[in-house]
Amino acid sequence: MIFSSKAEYGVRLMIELGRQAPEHPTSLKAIADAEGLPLAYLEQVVARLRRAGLVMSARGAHGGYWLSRPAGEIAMDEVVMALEGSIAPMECFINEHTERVLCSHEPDAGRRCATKLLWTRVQGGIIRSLQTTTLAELVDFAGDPVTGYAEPGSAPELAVTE
Amino acid sequence: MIFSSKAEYGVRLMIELGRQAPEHPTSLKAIADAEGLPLAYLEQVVARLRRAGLVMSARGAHGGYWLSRPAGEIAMDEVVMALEGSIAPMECFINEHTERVLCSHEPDAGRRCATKLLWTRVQGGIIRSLQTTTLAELVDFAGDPVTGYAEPGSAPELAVTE
DNA sequence: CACAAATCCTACCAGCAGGGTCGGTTTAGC
DNA sequence: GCTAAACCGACCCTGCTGGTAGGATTTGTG
Repeated sequence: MIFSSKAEYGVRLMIELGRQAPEHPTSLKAIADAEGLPLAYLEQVVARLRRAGLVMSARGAHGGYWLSRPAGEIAMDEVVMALEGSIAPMECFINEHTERVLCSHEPDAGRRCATKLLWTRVQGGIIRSLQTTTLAELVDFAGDPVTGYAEPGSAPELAVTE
Repeated sequence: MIFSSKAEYGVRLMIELGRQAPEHPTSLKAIADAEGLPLAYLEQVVARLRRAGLVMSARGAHGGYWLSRPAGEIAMDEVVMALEGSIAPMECFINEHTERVLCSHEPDAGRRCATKLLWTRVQGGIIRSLQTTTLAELVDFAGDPVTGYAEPGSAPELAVTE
């Protein structure tokens, strides 16, 4: 699995916030109920988004969360990065100096690390996909309850089997 | 982390095999020594590659493994797919009917699943990166022990920070 | 034939990250 | 003061990752 449930929950949460008017705080409870997610766990998820500056919050009664920017200005790589911490295809992309044998880059034999080339390309592919998708797109896609047909041009890329 | 160590080890193994003349079997022990990887674990890894038809094997003394096709005809998505089983950004891409709350696609509210759109794009980005890289490229990149400079044009895409 | 080098196969295991839960504290509106 | 919310930190359970162990089988060589 590439992304953990934090990413899934966090993106859903962002979409819910994107559906609301800005500055109108939405409580976590409302989101948890709407999406059927555990409230206590969502707290941890939303904390990451807040620390990353993607959402803002108000405490106390009638408090809640809202997007700190319009959904159209939020690229999904920011969101996923905040939720997952990093987008790393392989361990050595995070811990340069793990004790694991796993990644003996710059090895004694003097050969260049070919797997790093591969994983770097993969990372590029992922980040590009995320960067070119905005939260607003996802909000539009989820859209209003389905009426039977999609708005034209709203789903340019949905070939699952690629 | 996106890929497990099986992918790292398996790709390294394939590169080692790509460096050898075809039909000349290479023993796992030689590869394990060359890469500094545990032999017993490599057995499990290479078994996946064999079952996928990417390598062939000969038992007995002077047995070993070799590529079943020229390295130039092996795209890396095949290799990674064989090693990892699948390339799935999110759990629901594998177990359509897991009991987890995680993925309530086609939900009661009738809204379309926007996260699935996002993960599908990501999956596409990954698979495209892998498909457009052949094993031969990686073998060339690892190349002979570094002499100080790369062959021109051999590393078209190495921007780690992207 | 005996032996050694190799693939092949199955079972087992320890650690740890993922996916939560729980209880409590603080803040703010009514 | 009560209640609804955000906030915080500790804890916990389960399954998967990354191996290890031990053998069985095959095959070239002396």
